[in-house]
Amino acid sequence: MSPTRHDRDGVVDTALDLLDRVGLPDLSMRRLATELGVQPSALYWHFDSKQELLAAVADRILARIPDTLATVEPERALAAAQSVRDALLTYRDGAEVVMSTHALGLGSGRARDVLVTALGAGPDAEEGADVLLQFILGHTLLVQQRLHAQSHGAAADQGTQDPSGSIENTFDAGIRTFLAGLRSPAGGLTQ
Amino acid sequence: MSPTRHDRDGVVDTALDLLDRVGLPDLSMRRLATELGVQPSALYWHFDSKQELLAAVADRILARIPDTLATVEPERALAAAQSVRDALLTYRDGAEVVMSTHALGLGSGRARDVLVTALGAGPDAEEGADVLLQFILGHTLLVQQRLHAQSHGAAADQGTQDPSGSIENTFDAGIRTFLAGLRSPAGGLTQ
DNA sequence: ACCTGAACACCGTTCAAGT
DNA sequence: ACCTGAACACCGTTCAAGT
Repeated sequence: MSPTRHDRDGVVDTALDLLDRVGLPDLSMRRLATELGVQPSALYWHFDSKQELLAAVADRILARIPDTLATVEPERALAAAQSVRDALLTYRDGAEVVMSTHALGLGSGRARDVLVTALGAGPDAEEGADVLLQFILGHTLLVQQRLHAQSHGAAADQGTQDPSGSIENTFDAGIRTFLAGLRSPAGGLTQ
Repeated sequence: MSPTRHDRDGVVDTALDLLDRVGLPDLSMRRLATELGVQPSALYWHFDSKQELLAAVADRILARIPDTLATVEPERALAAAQSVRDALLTYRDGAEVVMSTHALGLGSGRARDVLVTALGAGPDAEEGADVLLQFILGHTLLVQQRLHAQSHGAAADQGTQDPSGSIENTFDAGIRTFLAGLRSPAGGLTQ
């Protein structure tokens, strides 16, 4: 009757669950180890570093993006952007985990791939996907950090311009405006 | 002959300098204290928390944005976006410091103010500034974390799609495309 | 007004050794 | 194949006390 033993996937399962319950700042290797009933050093048999663990977590978050979008243009690009954002919003601090993983060139790159596909085969697709992803990550990061601030007793709440979570409403408008610019005569990325 | 004594501004001076030399992950209260020739606890006479210190650092970074832009539309909005990005790029990890400060509703909000002004007095100005700021922060965060990865011996460099720093090139194109969408018949934020 | 000294409750990571 | 035990070099923050 050996005590708790785990594989990579099992560790990531628990990491995702812990992330959602306590947030990224409290997702430490030591706390994760405690959650698994194991010594902290045991985690380094499964992963070379915390960063590598977080990359695996990021991939799981992005795995929630559906890979086929039934919609046709021009709504397909918006639907793709929304599906990426929705995946990030599914777990607490999901945007931050995915952003740092993406920046380091780790992880699957699934978010970008879905956006490239949704934008079609045009020459602007790659660059357009990069721009969209930068906006999606920036937007969602702000939304999720705002959530984190509200729960920890928001100090100076006057800086937050308008009532209710109206930042969320800027998402569709932002994506739509960018897409309109892509198609406008004065617009396009490679002019 | 009393040993080193400081005021708030002097501490922020050193914090900015240290940030630029070692990056945000290594900007600890303890290291900053050592740099100042002082005990860590001394910093808590000047600031209630590390977060408050970082808010003061963020304000100094944003103070580099010129408050009057001589340019007229339609180039004024682009110039404003560039001036915000340039301020963030002036210090290592500037985008991350400003993003977390902005998300918590701390700091001056100067970046957003400049963008609102540059977009004119229209009803879309506030919402447009929010969208622009989300893109600018997302873009610059990615650029700066990429820089940080390169210096620390980039592990999996295949994930980084194209050679040279071509992400930087997406900035102007992204801003221009969004602005074109704002003015296009199919575009505008409040449709 | 500004700082020290000591403590509390934490971090990520390494490495020999165990089963 | 997977984990323990112990150590190393760190964190942010508090609080009584000093000058």
